Amino acid sequence: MSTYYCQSMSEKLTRILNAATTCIARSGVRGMRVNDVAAEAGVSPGLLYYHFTDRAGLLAATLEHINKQVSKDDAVLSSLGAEDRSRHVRHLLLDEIKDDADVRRNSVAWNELRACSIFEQELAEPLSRTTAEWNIEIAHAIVAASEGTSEDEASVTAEILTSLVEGISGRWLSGFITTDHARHLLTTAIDSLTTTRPTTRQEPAAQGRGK
Amino acid sequence: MSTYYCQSMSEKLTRILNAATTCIARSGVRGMRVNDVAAEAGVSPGLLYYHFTDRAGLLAATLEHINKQVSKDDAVLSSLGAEDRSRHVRHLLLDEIKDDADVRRNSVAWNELRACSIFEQELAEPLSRTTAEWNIEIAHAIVAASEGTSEDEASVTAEILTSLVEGISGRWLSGFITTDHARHLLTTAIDSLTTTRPTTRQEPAAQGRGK
DNA sequence: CGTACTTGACTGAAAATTCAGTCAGGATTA
DNA sequence: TAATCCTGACTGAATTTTCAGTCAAGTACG
Repeated sequence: MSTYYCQSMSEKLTRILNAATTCIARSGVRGMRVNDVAAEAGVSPGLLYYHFTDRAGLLAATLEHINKQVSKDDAVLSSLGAEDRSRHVRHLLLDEIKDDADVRRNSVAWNELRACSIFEQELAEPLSRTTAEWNIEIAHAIVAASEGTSEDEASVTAEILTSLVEGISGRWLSGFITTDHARHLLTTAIDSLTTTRPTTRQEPAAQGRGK
Repeated sequence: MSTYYCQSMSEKLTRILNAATTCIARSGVRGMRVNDVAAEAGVSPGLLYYHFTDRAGLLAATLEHINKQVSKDDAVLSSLGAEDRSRHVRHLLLDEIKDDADVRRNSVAWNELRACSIFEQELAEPLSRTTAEWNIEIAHAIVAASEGTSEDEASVTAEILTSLVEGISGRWLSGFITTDHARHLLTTAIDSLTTTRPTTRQEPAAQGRGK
């Protein structure tokens, strides 16, 4: 019902994009069947070709849609106390792994897209952009949390942590480890990697990593 | 010539399994075409169905084959000096990411299998077994390298590191980061995670940790 | 009326799977 | 020894299945 075509996005469009995301989460990018998406969205297959010219178009639109979902979680980091800032990094990362249908759905889709991008480089570009943004976000949070950390160091740490989230997510999603265990591993790693980064005492004979 | 069926594995069987691995590395599990595997192996499509009942059977056998390839890299850790032991962990992990056709091929195939196991749980079981073995191997190496580390701690660290390898591999394989950068990230993380963690040993009030 | 939107049966190409048949070489018999 | 039968790995053309993509025919709204 209703027709706001030009305006934002008709309800059916949204339904289709959500259906596609669900299908991708259910059986992967390569397992996504156009007919299944149509059925899931409760529309006819032809409609998908009317709006998105072909399967690739639907996929591209869905990718963008997922990207938007994922990156809209950007949080406001200003107006946080020192204690909170330290916890900010942790929350930002831990939020990617929890027992929440939407989080899991997006995570599966994201995981799939990354796996597919190895074989189809047209997927790689938007993906790498979003990944880079994520890294920057985390790096900022790290700098904000501990003042002794340089931008470069924070950047490397952020890359490590976001990669780790993806690695742990893989095992979590395939049911090899529980949500709690995944979060435990992540927490441990965050603690270890974000404290005493540079030449802070600790081992005396530390190799001079300060760069 | 000759018929050693019972013995080890006929040459054609091996050829088929290797061909399948190559095809998977080239275009993914879902992109693997039975006819392409046959062509790659230089046999007829029918032979694949003669040996493995169907596509799924071929896939399962190939998974096992890849698993074997991957886990046969188990190294001997005895007879290493203290210095070498410390380096052992590093090598064990860094060997997963390097500019070598075979390493990359196996890595791509492994990555694919992990991604697919999210959707097809029959793939998950052998995969999780191999992953567990890998964790144990790394955990042993960690314990051997630093005596103050408990089994439990080493186990957690190993899980973090192997997850990290998988996460970094994903970005490396899709061309988002270079081999050198991937190795740099991994090295940094290993150093940070394997140098005496404060928590257990009662280091004299060394915990300047924010928390 | 016309324009935007929607349908679902249909098409064709690509891929999986089948199957009737070939062939090499090992056993059995005389 | 040789003639015969058997077995089972192997072939590749034929068949079946699966899907992305098309299209003629609506519906609803202005």
